[in-house]
Amino acid sequence: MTESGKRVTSYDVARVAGVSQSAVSRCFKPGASVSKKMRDKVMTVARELGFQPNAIARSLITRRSNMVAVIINNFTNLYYPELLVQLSRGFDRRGVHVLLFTLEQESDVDKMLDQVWQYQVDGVISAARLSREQVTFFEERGVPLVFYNRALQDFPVSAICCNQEEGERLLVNRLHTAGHRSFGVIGGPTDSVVSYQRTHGALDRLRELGVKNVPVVEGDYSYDSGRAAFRELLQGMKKAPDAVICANDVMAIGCMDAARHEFAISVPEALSVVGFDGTATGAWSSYRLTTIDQPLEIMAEAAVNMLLERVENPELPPEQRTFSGVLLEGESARLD
Amino acid sequence: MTESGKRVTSYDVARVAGVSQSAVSRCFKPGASVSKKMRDKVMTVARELGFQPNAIARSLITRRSNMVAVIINNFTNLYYPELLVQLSRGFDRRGVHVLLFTLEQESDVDKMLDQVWQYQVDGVISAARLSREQVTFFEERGVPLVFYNRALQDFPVSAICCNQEEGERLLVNRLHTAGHRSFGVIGGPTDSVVSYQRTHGALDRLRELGVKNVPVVEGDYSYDSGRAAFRELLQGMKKAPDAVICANDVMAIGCMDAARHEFAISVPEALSVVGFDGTATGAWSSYRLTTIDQPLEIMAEAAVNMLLERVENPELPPEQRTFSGVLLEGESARLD
DNA sequence: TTGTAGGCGTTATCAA
DNA sequence: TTGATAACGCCTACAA
Repeated sequence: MTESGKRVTSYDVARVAGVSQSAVSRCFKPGASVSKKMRDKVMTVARELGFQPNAIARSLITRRSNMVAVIINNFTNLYYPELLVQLSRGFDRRGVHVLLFTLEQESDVDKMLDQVWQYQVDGVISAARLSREQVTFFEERGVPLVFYNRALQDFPVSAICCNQEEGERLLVNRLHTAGHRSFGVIGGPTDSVVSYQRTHGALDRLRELGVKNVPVVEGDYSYDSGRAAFRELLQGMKKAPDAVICANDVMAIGCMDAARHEFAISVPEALSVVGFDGTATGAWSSYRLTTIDQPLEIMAEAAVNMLLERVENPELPPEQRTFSGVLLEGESARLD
Repeated sequence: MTESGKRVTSYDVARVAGVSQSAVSRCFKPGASVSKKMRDKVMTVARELGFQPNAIARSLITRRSNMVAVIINNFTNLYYPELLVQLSRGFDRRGVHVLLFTLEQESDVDKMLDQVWQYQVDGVISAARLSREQVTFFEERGVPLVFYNRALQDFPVSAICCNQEEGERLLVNRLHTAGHRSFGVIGGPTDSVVSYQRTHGALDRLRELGVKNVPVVEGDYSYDSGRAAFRELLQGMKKAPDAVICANDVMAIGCMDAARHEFAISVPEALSVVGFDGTATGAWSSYRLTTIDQPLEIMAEAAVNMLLERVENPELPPEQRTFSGVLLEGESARLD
């Protein structure tokens, strides 16, 4: 039995099995040239002693940590927990481990990146915004980086994205066809690129359709901000709009709740609300959101693959894969 | 500038700065004895070259990875994303990194634990069930383990728990005082200890109060299972109960939605529903759940501390800290 | 197929 | 305060 506290090394196994340390090492390397006899002997002893190769030591020599960092900053947006699970499982299946970095504030990014470098992760998936300068550090250090639903203007980076503009246009078209003529928009934080794309996707299409004077109110992707934004929206308008377009599902839910319970406006009869993401909560029958469903599993899988490809082959050029969202016709909007 | 691909080591810094490698090492160790002149010289060069100490190499010699594993299996229960964020931030603040392990199936546990050993984490927080045998491995290897809301019967382990029984008794008392007399219970999976404690906490108190024949239906903590369980509950009863007690918030939400939208039963007028957890979604105004609020931040903080204390001092005996939940009187139950 | 020996990038020990 | 030198536990030529 293992003496508690002291860890079993390949030397211990080698000694007990009466072989060399490198023999032990080889037995744990898939596809190494070892005789069956040797393998059996070593594995038996290893099991007895409870030996597990030390991944830290292995990383040091192979220069591969088999760890990737996942950076996420906005957990109040329920889309991100769902994403994290998908990413985590995708990596797990490939024997890669996830170091999680959750940001409290954007300003913490640099400190966090220092940690990322130190831990020698093989790659990074970021669902948080990084500056051009920060991205440059990744290149300098040769650490592959894949953005999730963000990108940098005029700067090539790898990214998995949902086509935000297109999705919003689908929504606007559908609402317009159904006869909605006055609109309000609840966006995310002004520094959010996703919010910019969604908001302007909607506004552009509205303008094309001849809809003018669309008020835009800023939220922060959270439920409470959706509620507050709806209040603000109403204050700024003579009468409630036909439809409110929200930059994500959670704010749409907040908006619906505010309309229904604070202002006794019935949704969808008197007001239509649409979101974006296709989160599980949006499908709950109190909401049944009309929204754009991002193909989460597919996008997460693509992100995992895109990153690991670049870990294998660092020379691969930056690539963007953009997926179309699917219009989910729920019951939060009047559609006929 | 750094040559891309090649990483900068302390030797590189030492060479350029014209000092020994160990001097460089010392400059990065807080509280080491280094002259100001030396430190300035080294740090300047380090910054120029973009040197960051390799945490992997450091871990190898110090036998401290500064990483902890967090194990979570049930992400459809929205309590867990919230917990993960709190844990992650707590560890981050202390300079400890989180390796995330999400389980798809209970059967994956052993494979996952192998990975945990290999990565030499300093400790583990588990919000998933582990067998007695698995827990024993932690002891043998001297890896501190702290359970979150689970424990093992007749086997000492460290754990942070919410007092499930007490919480349920608070709920039952409150409902009974308000005049409810017939009940239904929606539990979690039968192998879930938390579910057992919550369910039996409620049932015990009901029995004490003279309430008999309380039907119990099994769910899996998810929204859909809450809905399905409510259906099943109704089928098995002559008439709807006064109140349904659900083992967590998400199932309570599913139960409410099913009652309201499938059966046109108004909640709370005709039916009371209570949950457990105090998740953010439960507070949404479509639900305003009456529930037990687990003091999440406090419990997460306690878990972080309890684990790191044991990392510092492995001799500390197992300890359980149990926190009382707070009755949140929402509007999903008639309370007068 | 197996063993020997060197090195991965740190920290720790001990002289100087 | 500084600099050699030996670990840490593993992988990998290379030699046997």
